[in-house]
Amino acid sequence: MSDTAPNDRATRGTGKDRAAKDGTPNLPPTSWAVLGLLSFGEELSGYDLKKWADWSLKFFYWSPSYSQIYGELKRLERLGFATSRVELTESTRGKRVYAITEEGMAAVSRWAREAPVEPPVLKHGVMLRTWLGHLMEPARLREILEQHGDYAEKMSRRAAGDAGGAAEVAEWAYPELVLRWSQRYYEAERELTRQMLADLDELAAESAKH
Amino acid sequence: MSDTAPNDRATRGTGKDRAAKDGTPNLPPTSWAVLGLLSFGEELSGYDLKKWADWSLKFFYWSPSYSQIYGELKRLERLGFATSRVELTESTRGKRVYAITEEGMAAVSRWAREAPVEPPVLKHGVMLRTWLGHLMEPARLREILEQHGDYAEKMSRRAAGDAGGAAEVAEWAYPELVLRWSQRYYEAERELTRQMLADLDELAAESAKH
DNA sequence: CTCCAGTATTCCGGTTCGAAATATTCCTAA
DNA sequence: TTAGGAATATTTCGAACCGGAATACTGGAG
Repeated sequence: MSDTAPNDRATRGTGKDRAAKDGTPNLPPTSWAVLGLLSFGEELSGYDLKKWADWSLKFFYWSPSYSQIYGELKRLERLGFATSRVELTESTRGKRVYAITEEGMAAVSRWAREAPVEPPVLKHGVMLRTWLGHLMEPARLREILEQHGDYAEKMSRRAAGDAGGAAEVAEWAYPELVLRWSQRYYEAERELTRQMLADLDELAAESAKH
Repeated sequence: MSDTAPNDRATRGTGKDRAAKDGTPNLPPTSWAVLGLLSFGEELSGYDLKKWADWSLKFFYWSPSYSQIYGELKRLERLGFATSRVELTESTRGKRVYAITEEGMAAVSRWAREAPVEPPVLKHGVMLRTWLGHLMEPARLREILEQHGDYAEKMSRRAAGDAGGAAEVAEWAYPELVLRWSQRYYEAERELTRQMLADLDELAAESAKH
């Protein structure tokens, strides 16, 4: 334990994206996500990437800000994982489009295969507020949970819709799978919320009984 | 739309934790979480708070870093939402313990009741890698998912255990409810993972059929 | 008596986020 | 027909977030 921890610093890029022994630098997951987006082979601008992410990654990963995307693209290019050129279609102002390189492809692949399996990050504001239930009237808490349930239902339906869209393209078999997973995930979230409301009823009945 | 957005800046503390009309400043959720921890009435040090959070908030919200906790405590004190004193138990070096004030209590309560209901944040690295399934061998993806399933199972069991602990204290009725929710959440996560493995099988069968 | 684990807090640098600022083109409805 | 809004495209900024190292003291085990 104490022989692996101390020099951990050396593998995490304190300075400039240090590469590990196998040549894959230790980038934050966000970088891999952007590179992953590019790994489907199309040339995309930062703007495109953002929409693309909002369309599919949003359900289970994140909805990146432009600042992040553009920043990552610059880093990926610096590392040789992507190349860019300015595209000047007739009349429209130029935009910079990025494409993944072979090294980039090798690096994401290695990351996908070899990165340690990490627990998902969940920040559930609604549950935090439920946890603080003693600070509000039960009726208000109920409202909040109902609103959350509606949200979950909406997301489930959207994921289902987007999964349908992905089904049309053979290359999107895995994205489709994950969108179906997302659909079920939000369905489960809804069910969990219902269950919480039921538990709340029970708690109220309990304390009414004195 | 254009009459509410522009001065949005004024309500988000660009500078120094500006208070809204009702006197509740617009703090990041992290602050409310720390104040929420204190709202159960005990005097706690930053160190205590960290352990407390790791014990219960971890499952559905977050596991804060010390730097965050200590920083938030200072801010809360500055805002008058908490007070602190140095406790000098015999022989042991002093530690600073914090207690919530009445204004603090009023502020968290208002936040819990009135803050807009926001969607949970999920960053699911395993699903991101599944989404990139075309970059690795199906067998490897399967391994990753199985490992994740084990993690979900472990978390479910832990949440169940902690919920049992919370059941012994009457004041922890809501935390207990949320821990039960967590238990089911991780159970669902496990089931979702199983389902994903099944879908993967199907996909393999499909493409084998050519 | 030394070393290790636990308590307690601070410091640092990189990551992440959200929204504003900027600028250009395209569409559309008064 | 022209003002204006929507979409495209990118940059900038400040704050929030995160993890780990650094520091320092104390108590117990061998």
